[in-house]
Amino acid sequence: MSSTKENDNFFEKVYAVARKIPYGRVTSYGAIAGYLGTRRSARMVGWAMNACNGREDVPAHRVVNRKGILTGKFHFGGTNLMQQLLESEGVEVYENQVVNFDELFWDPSEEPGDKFAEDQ
DNA sequence: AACGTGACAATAC
DNA sequence: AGTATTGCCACGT
Repeated sequence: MSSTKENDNFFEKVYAVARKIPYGRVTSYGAIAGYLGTRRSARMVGWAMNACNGREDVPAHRVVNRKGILTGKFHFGGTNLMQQLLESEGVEVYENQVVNFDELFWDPSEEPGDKFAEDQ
């Protein structure tokens, strides 16, 4: 106990967003960072993911870098587990890179709640 | 307490 | 255009 961390604000936010990533969809670190107000600190998002290594609640495999590359696939056990998970969700992955990343890209700002407008 | 690290991204040249 | 460097901020040692 000691310490007043209660919750890792920053990390919790990252987890919260990552948890909101829809099935079959992917997002980038910068998108999450930007949503948190720290676009330049995309590294921290990845760092937060590092701590998420053990939290099944955080689909880190749906988080890729700006190029749609599975940068942290090595952190999933060093295997293609991350790619397998994405493919299992219908996400095409080729050479550790997400295909149609532009279409599969999901922005936290688009977080549904009352809108279906996709082509707006 | 300080230094180094880190799953990125943007800017500069 | 691609390549190189800096910025960022918190965690780990």
